[in-house]
Amino acid sequence: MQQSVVERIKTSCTVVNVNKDAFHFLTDEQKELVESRQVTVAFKKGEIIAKQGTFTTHMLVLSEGLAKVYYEEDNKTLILRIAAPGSLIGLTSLPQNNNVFQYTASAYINTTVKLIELEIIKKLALENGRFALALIDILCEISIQKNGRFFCLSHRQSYGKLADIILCLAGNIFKKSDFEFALSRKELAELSGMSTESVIRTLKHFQEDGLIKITGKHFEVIDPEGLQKICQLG
Amino acid sequence: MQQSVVERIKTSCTVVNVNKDAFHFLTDEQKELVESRQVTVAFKKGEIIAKQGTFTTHMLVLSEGLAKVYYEEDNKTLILRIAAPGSLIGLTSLPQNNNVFQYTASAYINTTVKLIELEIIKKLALENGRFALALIDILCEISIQKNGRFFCLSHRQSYGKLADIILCLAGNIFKKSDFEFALSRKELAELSGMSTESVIRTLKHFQEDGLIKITGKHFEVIDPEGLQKICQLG
DNA sequence: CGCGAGCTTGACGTTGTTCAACTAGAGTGG
DNA sequence: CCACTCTAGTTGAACAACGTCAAGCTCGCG
Repeated sequence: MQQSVVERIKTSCTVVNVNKDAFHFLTDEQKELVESRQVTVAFKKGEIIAKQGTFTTHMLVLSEGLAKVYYEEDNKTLILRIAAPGSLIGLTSLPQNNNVFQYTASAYINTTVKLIELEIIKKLALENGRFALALIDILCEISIQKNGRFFCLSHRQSYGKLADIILCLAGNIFKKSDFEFALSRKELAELSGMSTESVIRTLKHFQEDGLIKITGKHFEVIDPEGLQKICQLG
Repeated sequence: MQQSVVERIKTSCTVVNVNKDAFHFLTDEQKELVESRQVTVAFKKGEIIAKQGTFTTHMLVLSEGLAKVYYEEDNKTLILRIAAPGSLIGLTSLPQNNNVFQYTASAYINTTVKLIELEIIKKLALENGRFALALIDILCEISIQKNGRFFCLSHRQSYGKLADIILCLAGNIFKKSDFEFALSRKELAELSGMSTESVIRTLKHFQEDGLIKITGKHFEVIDPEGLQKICQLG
């Protein structure tokens, strides 16, 4: 299948992690163990799925929806990534000594997650080397993506940051150059690490330059290459 | 042993990763395999140990010295962490599809590293679940620390960032409140994501407020609690 | 003694945040 | 069906934080 332009453009600031399916490496018996013990929970838009600092015995797999994964400190928040279907949340609570959520996750839209006991994950990783390696792969992937996002937020200025986020949303999350926009300006601001007002001004500027088009809740990327150029410059 | 004040203070921006020793979980036979195949290389101050983007078949274990691990893009750099003895460098190159260094590492001071084939690591992770889990632990640890550093650099302002870095150097790297300072102002600036001039001005300010004392190359943290208060505020 | 790298200082400009006011649209209740 | 309110979005002006630039300084070393 032909990929669209927005899907081919590489954004450094990518915010969603395309997790490979680690469970694929389990034997039928092991899969059954996971399935027999897992619980599915549905969350409404805005609800908190996992709260940083709370004890946990489970890890989450996002099966439907979209969640915001963020770090909190001193009443400020930093969005770490957007979890899309297939994303694991709470893998970092696996080590013995920190069975505490290391970040908060909340639902951007209605989402459902499956809860799997960390002990089971640990047991399976011990038994099944391929599964363990797949988890390692996922962690590496997240780490690499985080470096890119980290770089983007700390070294680019507002135009570049916002352009990058827009490309990422179009390319990695909605996978279309035009889409109904679920996020508020405030959430977009949080995501790109700038103030709401700056986001608005910058979006306006992008529109005047014919890079994007916003009509009500409809969002359209018109010139992805132009946006990418802005990323690299600023 | 009693920990000093600087060692007890928690910095969010911690920049060094205290890796547990994953190799400890190997059987004698497996240890022997690693040791028989590993190569030790010494690097001089300033030399590049691993270059982002180059193909690699090996992972590195830093055995002596101190290295700067950083991400490069568009001629700008972002320091990800400081690797101290015991740190693994290049674990993120383990997944099949990216056998490329994901970041650059260079020696702050003379340092020696051991090279271990990624294939051997992979083989051992497959065979030995405890080893695989230990690698997972390390990756989680790095991830958690990176969140803290990410937050610090993007949400604090200059005083807070620099205060945090100073506490981290004292507490995690030199493990003393006074030490001979190996880094130049420029390197300190890179580390805290600010300009050299701002670092100088801020250091001066800290001195005037009696928080630190700098005499030539000698660096002393006088009021760690004061520095920590600055982190939290700004 | 003189050179150069790293360090320091001051002046200035840019960027982006903050604050305050205003607008538009959606939902609510009389 | 119309005020009424509430939230999200928008705009402008003032301000603060930092980076940049340019110049001068210091110290180690040939």
